[in-house]
Amino acid sequence: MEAIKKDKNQQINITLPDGAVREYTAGTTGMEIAESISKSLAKACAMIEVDGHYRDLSRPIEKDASIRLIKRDDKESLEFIRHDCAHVLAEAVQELYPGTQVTIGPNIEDGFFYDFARNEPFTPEDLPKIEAKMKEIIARGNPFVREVWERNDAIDYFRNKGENYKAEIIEDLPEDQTITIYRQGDWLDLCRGPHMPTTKNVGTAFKLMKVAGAYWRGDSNKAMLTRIYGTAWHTQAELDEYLTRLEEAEKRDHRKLGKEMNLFHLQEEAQGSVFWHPKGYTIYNALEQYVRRRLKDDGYQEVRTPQLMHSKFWKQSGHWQKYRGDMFVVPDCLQEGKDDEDVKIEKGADWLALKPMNCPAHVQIFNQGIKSYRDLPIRLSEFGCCHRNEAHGALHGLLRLRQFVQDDAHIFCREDQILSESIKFFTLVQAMYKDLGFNNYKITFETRPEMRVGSDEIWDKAEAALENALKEMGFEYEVCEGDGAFYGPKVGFIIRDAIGREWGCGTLQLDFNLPERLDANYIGEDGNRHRPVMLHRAALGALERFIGIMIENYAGKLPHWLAPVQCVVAPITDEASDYATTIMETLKNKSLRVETDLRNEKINYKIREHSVAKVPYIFVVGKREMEDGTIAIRKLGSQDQTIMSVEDAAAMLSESCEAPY
RNA sequence: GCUGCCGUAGCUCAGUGGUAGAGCGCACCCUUGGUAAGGGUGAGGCCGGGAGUUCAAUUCUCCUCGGCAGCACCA
Repeated sequence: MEAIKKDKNQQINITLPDGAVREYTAGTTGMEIAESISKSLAKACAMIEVDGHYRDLSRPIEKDASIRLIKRDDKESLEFIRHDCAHVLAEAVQELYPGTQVTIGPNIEDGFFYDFARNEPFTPEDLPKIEAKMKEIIARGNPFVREVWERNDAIDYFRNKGENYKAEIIEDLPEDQTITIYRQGDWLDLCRGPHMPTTKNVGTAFKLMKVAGAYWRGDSNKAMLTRIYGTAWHTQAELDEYLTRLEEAEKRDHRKLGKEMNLFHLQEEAQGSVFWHPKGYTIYNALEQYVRRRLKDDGYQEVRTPQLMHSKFWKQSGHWQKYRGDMFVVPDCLQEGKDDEDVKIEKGADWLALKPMNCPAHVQIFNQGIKSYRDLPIRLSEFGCCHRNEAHGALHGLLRLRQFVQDDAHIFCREDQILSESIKFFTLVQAMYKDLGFNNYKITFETRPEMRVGSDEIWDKAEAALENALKEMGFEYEVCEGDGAFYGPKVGFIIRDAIGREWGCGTLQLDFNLPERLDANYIGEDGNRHRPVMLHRAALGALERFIGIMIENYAGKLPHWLAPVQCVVAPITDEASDYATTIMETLKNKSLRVETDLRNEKINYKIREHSVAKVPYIFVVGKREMEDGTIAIRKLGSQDQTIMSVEDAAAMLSESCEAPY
């Protein structure tokens, strides 16, 4: 136990945020300071910041310090509310389910979780019971009491209690680490703290969200624990807002919208591969053609390389050794037999693999003929279909597939061109994201990992060139030390969508490894052979994935140039059907995607249906329009109607549906 | 791949130890209606697959496949 002694003779100076300095006896607690200022402040206080560090209000302050009192209502106390809530959750679980071991319970975005070890996992039905118990514990309002324990005492205590995970955590803590325990009533937990004064401060604006499995220490070879996710907020209003946000996100789910809008489907016979329906494939094509225009104008040459290649090729590239298990491999022989069991594969048959990526094939194209330094940079792009045998549990709609197409390209250049090529690519990505409506993205710079190829000298140069390019662009970026690929440093573009979720999309990766392995070279100015540097790059990543993100970002209301149907011409009575058809033909001749709706339905019905289908424009025509040669235009999301001549309407629609590039 | 939950009509979902229901959609008929659902009639299901318990299984049990959530993975 930490001795708390107040030395009556020693005074300390406490500086408040406004600069005022007050004198207190050494050993005065944060709470006592708050009380000395005002009773109501003390009541509202949740935490104290002492010289820039959060501390429990109950801890004595021994020397001069600058402090700041933090109220429960302050924004920054949310993290304490959540963490305290996790402790309450753990206590509730152990009260209700004796024998359950506690492990860890950190905060995460929008909430917290706690991992438990229990023979029988929790089910969603357990959550209301646990919540009720939590409310009880919060109502008890037991103070959080901090205690400092001897390391071995702590290990013994938890071991004896059967809390083997906690004991293991303490054993793994550095020798000089102070072991602190937080007690709330009869229950206690190992915790670094700090905590708010009592469990009552957690409040009631919390909710347990879901249960799930999670590996101990995030290691799939270790035991699977059961994790309970929860969320907690300052007020019920904030909690409600959060829950509404989740509902909104659910409505935007691209799998749901994809079905509703008849864009694509997935089925079990082709797990992880998309069946694009006509409407969905219209989006896909429009996007691909946009990228194609962009790349062509940026000096890329499009190529197409084989789908199936021999294993020796993948062995040479190094993929076989590293990714054999994740590749789709087929024997290169005629297979005897009709049923699965009968199929005989010729012994010693060669193996072919479906390509998991395009890069080694691009090196083959580069390697044809002799390249001069004057030929560089060479930029080869390919909308190549790649297959990766992703784990079943990883598959997720369009966002994680086994078969996908990236807007992939590889740039072969000299070392002295890395900077300019990087800048060129960054400029392109920036322009493309702007075109596609993503103005909110973050950039990561990932540096050399421990396991890597290439000399430190090359890494120094490569990292410097990439980072310089980022700086020249004026980008703000987050440095992720050691996260780079084994073959070179990486830059990642992570898009933030309309509801704040993040998706890794674009990437630029320097590669010193593959040109070496596949013996790519060019003749330099000096007449000698040199290794080109290879830049792997994608702006959107997998097109399928990007479309999924766009659907969610736009909640299905895609930019007009991508909308599968840009306009529906809907007659009010069948008297106007011919007129509607004529208009459709006129618009189709302008390469617009237009349909008519000649069904025997009321105009209300048609409006509703096409609005729900998120068609950007409905051109309504009745007797009046037919006589005047006009159209009544209704734009998606608006109740108004605008009357225009057919000519003006066609011009308006053309302009509105024009691609950004 | 791991843990948990789920699998009933084209879609969304209800339901029962005695072989099944709703709404939407679809087909046909009536209706020709001016900006977010007009009315009627009808068709449509091996209750994911296999095995077991039972006189009887869509319902209970086990296995398997698939979906979902999370974890792990993501060249």
